[in-house]
Amino acid sequence: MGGVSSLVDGDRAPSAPPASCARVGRPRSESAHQAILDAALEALVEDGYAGLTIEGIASRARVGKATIYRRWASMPELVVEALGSHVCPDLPVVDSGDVRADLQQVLQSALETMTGEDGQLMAAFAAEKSRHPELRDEFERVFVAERRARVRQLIARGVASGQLPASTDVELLAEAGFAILWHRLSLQRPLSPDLPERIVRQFLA
Amino acid sequence: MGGVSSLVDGDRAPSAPPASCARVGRPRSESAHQAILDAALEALVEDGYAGLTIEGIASRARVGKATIYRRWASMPELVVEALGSHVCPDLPVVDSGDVRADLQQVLQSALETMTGEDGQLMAAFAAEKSRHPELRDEFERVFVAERRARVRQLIARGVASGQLPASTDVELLAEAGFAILWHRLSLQRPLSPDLPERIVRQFLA
Amino acid sequence: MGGVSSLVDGDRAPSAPPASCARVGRPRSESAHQAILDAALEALVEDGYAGLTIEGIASRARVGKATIYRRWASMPELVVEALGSHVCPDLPVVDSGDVRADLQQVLQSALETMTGEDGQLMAAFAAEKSRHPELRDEFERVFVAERRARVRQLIARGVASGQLPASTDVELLAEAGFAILWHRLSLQRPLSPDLPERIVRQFLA
Amino acid sequence: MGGVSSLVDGDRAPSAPPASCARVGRPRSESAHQAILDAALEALVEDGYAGLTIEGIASRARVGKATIYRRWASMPELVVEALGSHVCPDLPVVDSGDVRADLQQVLQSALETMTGEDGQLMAAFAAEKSRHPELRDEFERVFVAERRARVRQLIARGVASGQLPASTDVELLAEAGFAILWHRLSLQRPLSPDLPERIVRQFLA
DNA sequence: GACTAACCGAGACGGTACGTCCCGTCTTAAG
DNA sequence: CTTAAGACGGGACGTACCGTCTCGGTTAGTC
Repeated sequence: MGGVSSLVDGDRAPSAPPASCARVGRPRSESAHQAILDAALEALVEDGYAGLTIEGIASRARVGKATIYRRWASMPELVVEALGSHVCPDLPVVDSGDVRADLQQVLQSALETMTGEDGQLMAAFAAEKSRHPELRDEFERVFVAERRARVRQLIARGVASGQLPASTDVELLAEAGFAILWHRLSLQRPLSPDLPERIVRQFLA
Repeated sequence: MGGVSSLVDGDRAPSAPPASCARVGRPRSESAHQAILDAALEALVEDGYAGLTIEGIASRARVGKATIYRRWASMPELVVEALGSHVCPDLPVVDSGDVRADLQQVLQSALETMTGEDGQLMAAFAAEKSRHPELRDEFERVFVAERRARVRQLIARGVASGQLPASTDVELLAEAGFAILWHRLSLQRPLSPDLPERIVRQFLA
Repeated sequence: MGGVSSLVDGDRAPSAPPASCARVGRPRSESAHQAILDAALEALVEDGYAGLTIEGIASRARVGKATIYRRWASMPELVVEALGSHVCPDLPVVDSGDVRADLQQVLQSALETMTGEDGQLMAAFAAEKSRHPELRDEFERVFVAERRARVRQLIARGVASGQLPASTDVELLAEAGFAILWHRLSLQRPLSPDLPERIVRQFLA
Repeated sequence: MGGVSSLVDGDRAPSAPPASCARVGRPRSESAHQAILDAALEALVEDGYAGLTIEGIASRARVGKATIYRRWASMPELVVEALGSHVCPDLPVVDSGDVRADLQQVLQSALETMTGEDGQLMAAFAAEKSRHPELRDEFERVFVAERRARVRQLIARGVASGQLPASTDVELLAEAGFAILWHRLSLQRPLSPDLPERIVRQFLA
């Protein structure tokens, strides 16, 4: 869905200057834009979301404060775009036919993301998302949506192929694995590497 | 001066006015203490954690700032105690013998807490806990620990009584229900009232 | 490159569009030039010198900032020209033969200028002149020089004709009247209309 | 005049905190106060009035900006007090009986002030006073009032003693000398040392 | 008629200072 | 010794202008 047509005019991209059509005046610097996003991500990882300051990001990016305020109305909006620009790690396409093995592999990759470099980012970010709906949505988009869609599909296939019972609550099962990992991450309880295996064994027996 | 005796026991023990040795001088005002905690909770619900300021709480509680700093070393510590003082709703003791019914009831009560008045508090609070370990622990204690312990016990009994297979991963299963509810809350996806039922049906089939 | 010829005469000579050598390209807009000067004077009267901003003048004149910076190197230079373009009120040529009557008339006209519309301008301007020598000189030229020269001449004639004693300190006497008016204006003490008469009576008795 | 009664409660002194009676809270630091005034005078002499910045003064005085804003609502008010705290040079009490000699001496001392260290201060200051009535008044008080009062008295005595004609316009004559000096200073024309003598000779012949 | 060079408006650029708010500490008089 | 009040030095906020720098689009004079 989504539809291509909605993308014909990308004028609503967060950082589009005003809204008009004819562009006049000096165009916004693409390099400054990127430098700001980079600086923001850098600072986010280093100091956490609460440690972010506009002045800090500006000086890190060697940019005037106004250049930031011109583009984003608030810190969360900036962080949203910074995260959006962050390359989402390509997920390995897994479809071996074995639902359990595939799911375990997806969970494994998610767990690696969480314990790896992006984990800090997710944690720093997560702290804020309950406060800012747009942050939550972006978080969803960047870190969650893709994976959940795949898992849901995976499980649906498992049901179709008879590997899982027809009575399976697809949505719930697809959610469970991530929910547990997220629960552990956000309570900072141990994210032991055998979790994916245990999850698969327990819930897809 | 100062006196050694006053150092026998760390004088800054959070909010422990009547320390070991005999105190002299004006005793700390109990009413101020409570007013601060109330003001903090009030502000927490109204503005979220990020909107809290010591000055705001002080003026809300009609108290000097020093009166706060004298008792707590930092905002999180204050919030921890404010939350701690928040009456944790008594959980109905459920042990009907039917594991599935009991678990569903516990989840039901948890869901009600989340969608009810405390939900806001949990959300506001959760946003911060990843940043402050002591907050996380307190959150755990106030909102999670008791319930999880009971659920774990419940499930263990179910395994013992043969209602659940011996191969059950007790810890994981006890965690799953809350994890899903929490996942929904923190991503602000719909916390539909049939979730407890669906969870029990799917995972304790 | 650049061309030596273009440097023969300082290209930045204040507001000298048609410099020495043959110019090519679009000529500077005369209407923009005038709009800027008008806007500057307008703003000067409205907000005082300290309230002037290049951006404000530019937008008032519906002109780009660069169009201003292309012509003047600094705010004072712009103001100097704005004032210069300001029509200096024609002085009535007075030479009735009666030194006292003539001087009184000149002072009267000066006083009227000061209390009238130009007074604001003088005051706004005067505030700055001690800081910017070129402003001071322009002020001198526009508001003072002509009148002082005439008065000096008047008094010299008076001495020559015997109406004033031969021992008269012409320079000092010519200065005194204006000095008193200026003193009053700049201390904002009352500029009462009988001052010229009193001055003449006291100092040209 | 003035009256002692009006000084019973000096609460209106420019930097009096709010307006109430009972003083509570930490009192304002006298040393910070003085450091700010000193820094302001220093900066005023060094950079001129236009070069003053609150941040600059604050850092020069090693003081937080708020400590300045708490005391003065605006830069001019601060400068007014800084100048007020500046020791006004003691005027030599002159009353030899010879009006001309006395006046010349007063003018001489004024001229010395203007050409000396305080001259810079006066000039820097004068530039601003036409814009800010309170500055003007303070300027008047610090640099002008005392001297003018004495001169007026001097001349009045001269009239009484018959040294000056009974028809003398005391106010005007008292004003003339200073007006000329000020005129010269503010137009930055030469303040030659023989001016007092010339003035006395011309106007008190 | 095409080219060229300087102009035009608009507005973004890296900066600096503004005046406000809050931090966590301190210093008072009053209890 | 605590209390309410509030000043302290510090630092970030978001805004307004500074003087400079691109943009796309005129507007002459010269080839």
